[in-house]
Amino acid sequence: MYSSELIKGTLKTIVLKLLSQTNQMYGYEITQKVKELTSDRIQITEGALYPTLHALEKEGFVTTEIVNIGKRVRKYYTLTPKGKLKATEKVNEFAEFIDTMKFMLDIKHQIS
Amino acid sequence: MYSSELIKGTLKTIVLKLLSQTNQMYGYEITQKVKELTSDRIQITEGALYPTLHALEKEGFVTTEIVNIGKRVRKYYTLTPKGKLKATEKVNEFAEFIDTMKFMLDIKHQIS
DNA sequence: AATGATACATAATATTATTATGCATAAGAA
DNA sequence: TTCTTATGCATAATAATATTATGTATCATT
Repeated sequence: MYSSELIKGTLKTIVLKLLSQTNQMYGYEITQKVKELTSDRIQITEGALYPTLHALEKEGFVTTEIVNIGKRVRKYYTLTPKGKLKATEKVNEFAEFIDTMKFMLDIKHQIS
Repeated sequence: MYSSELIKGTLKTIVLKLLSQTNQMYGYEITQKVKELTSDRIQITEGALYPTLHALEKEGFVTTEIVNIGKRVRKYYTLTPKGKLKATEKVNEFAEFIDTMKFMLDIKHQIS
């Protein structure tokens, strides 16, 4: 697990990117996907995720659809066209940020 | 300029790394060095920097020395041995975090 | 004389996360 | 069958960390 402050500010980027890859996801699914993709190194807490999803909806980056699974409820999130643009934007910005930080922190290149 | 939320959580790492490279720096010098190293892409605000420096001192990662330059005052910060370890730790952690994020966000390798 | 740069610092506010709590269904273990 | 864990949503209290604004003061340049 990374010290929590590193993850700060990247949550929106992560969520937007995942949605852009999978078309449609629900909150809990996002937390599990991030756990899986990062081998448990990044854990998204619900208290951070749900407010973020609500904010993305309010900003018009996602639309929601509520689906009943048996007696349980899932809220699916789908990117809007505006949200797709935003996803690309945020990922590109983060990629540049990484390069800047690697330079400043003198982090050497690794094959990846 | 990067959207501010990206920088969040990296300030301590940046400061510790710069101090580990330069032995001794004062606050204003740090802001200028970061501006210079990042070609103005990262701007450290004083309201963020000074509390961080004070925190580092409180935690025993830096010691301070006040130097008079004419009638003006500079407060120089120097890493303690504990601070040097911490600097390495933080940079390594950030490097790993970058790799994890690159994988998750599907950011392709660039020569750097 | 005024402006911008240098140099420190803190207070008010905003943002974003953690932690705790709450509700409810479903599945599996004891 | 009862208890625990997992699934699934959500919000409130709190904490951490940053922005923005303000304050003080010196020094150099226009």
